[in-house]
Order: sequence, then C-alpha cells, then structure tokens
Amino acid sequence: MAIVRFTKQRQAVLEVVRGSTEHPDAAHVFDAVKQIVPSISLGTVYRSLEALVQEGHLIQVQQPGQATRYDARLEDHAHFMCDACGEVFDVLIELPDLVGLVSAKLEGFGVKEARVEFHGTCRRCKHSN
Amino acid sequence: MAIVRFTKQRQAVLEVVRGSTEHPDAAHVFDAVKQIVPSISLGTVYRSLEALVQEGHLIQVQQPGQATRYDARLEDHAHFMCDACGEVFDVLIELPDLVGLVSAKLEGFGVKEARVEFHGTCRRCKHSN
DNA sequence: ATCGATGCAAACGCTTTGCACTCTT
DNA sequence: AAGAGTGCAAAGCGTTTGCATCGAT
Repeated sequence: MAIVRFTKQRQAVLEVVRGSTEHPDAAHVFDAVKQIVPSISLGTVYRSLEALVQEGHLIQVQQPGQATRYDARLEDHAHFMCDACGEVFDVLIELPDLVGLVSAKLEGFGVKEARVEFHGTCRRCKHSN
Repeated sequence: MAIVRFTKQRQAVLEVVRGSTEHPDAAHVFDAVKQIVPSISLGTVYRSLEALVQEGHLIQVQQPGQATRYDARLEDHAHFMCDACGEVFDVLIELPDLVGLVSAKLEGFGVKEARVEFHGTCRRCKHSN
C-alpha cells in the first residue's frame, strides 16, 4: 500500500515521530498529533503509521509484551531497552556483520537482516536505588 | 511467582514444549496438552507458561505482531524467523560478545543481555518459487 | 469525478483476571 | 486444613476493519 495522497494527517504523524526521541507508540502519536489535527482518529494513526513503514519513512521497534513503537531513524541500528523504566535508547555503534556470519552457516537460507536488542538497566534507573 | 506445586497441568505443559521443535505458542500448547489433560483450560496454559518462564524452565520468543512462542532450549541462542512461512529456527552459532562490545560504549548502563533475531527466507520457502 | 484516505465504532486476537472450586502439600 | 492452582467466563488491551463520507488529485 503506497501513499498516493499526502494528507495533513499523514504529514502530522510523520512530523510527530520525527520530532520525538522517545520512540512513541500509536497512542502517544495519537495524543501528539491531536494538537496539530484535532479531528484525527486512532484508526487513521494506525493506518498512517503502517503506510509510512511500508514506504520506508519509519521503522518499527517491538518490545516484548508492549505496544509497537516507531522510530524515524532509518539507518541500521540496535536498541537498548531498560527493563526498569521501559525506555528505549538507540544504540549507534558499529556491530559485527552478523548476517554474514550466520549466512555462512545457514546453508540455503536467505538471511536478510539481523535485529539486535539489548536489555538491562539504563543509567538513570541504575543510579536511583 | 514460584512454582510451589507440580500439578499434572504444569508437567504436561512443560513436556509439550520440551517435546516440540516448533516453538509453539499458547494456543498450540493448549491443543497438545489437551491430549494429556483434556480438562485443561487456556487460562491455565497461560499461567503455567508464565510460571515456567519465571522459574527458568522456558524462554519466550517474540515475533512482531504474532503470539508469544515458547522454547525449552535454555542455552543462549539466536533465532531465525522466516518472513514467508513464519517458522522459527534456532541459530546455534557462537556469536561475538555483543554485550561486552556495547557495555564499553554505554557508560553507566547495566547491559545484561543481547537478543539477536535474524529475518529472511528459510530453505524451503527460498527453493519453492 | 475518481477513488484513496478519514472518522467512527464494532470487532478481532492474544492475554489477563475475578471468582468459586479443587487438589497438592 | 491451608492456600496455591484450576476452570470458566468476562474483560482488557493493542490493533484491525467495514462502512459511509470526505477530500487530494
């Protein structure tokens, strides 16, 4: 499903995610977008996010048992998830070529992507106890 | 929540996951366990799986937008998820020490775990088109 | 004017939970 | 006998979808 019409709703959704550093989920995007387009519905937020992901303008960040979050940072990167506060941090560090490593071993498989997700305690949570 | 009573339901749930190579989700476990304990309910399957995870007898495998799957293989390992058929494969390959790598860079963070998830096309799906 | 996008509300799938009852300990 | 575990059904939550209407092209 390609975006063929650039409505104010989709522009607003994209702006909100781009302007956020917190990897917002659909509900947070909804709240923020309402300030720009008060009449927007949650369904439209979901449809817009999906379209923007398909178009390659956003990526999804999944956290076990939580709502899908969205990230406007398109370069390949990992995420750190704080198990205490739930916050998600970008990990902008060059990692080894895992796809190459695994491709060599998984004969006949088409390995396209490696997603890396770190877990632990963030700086703030670690220091506040 | 520790398991303080080993009921036949929990034993059956653990046996089913241990005896499966397909990383079953709660519904699949439910279907299989019914052959052993016909009266079991889905709620009990969920509670048993949760307890077994807490106790360290099972781990969870999450696939974006899909039901949580369970894995009785306890050693640290990655997973390969086929984007075509949805099947999940264990990746039993020694990977670089990502936690150490990232710990050195994320000053003040307590990095405990790195989860690695490969995506692409499995052997069967790749060869059938 | 077309037909993709929207708003609304209902429905969905997975999971959790309240309650009375059961059965391991 | 105590209270953790069970079965059942209802509810919860994130997400999707049907439909009539709106509006970008």
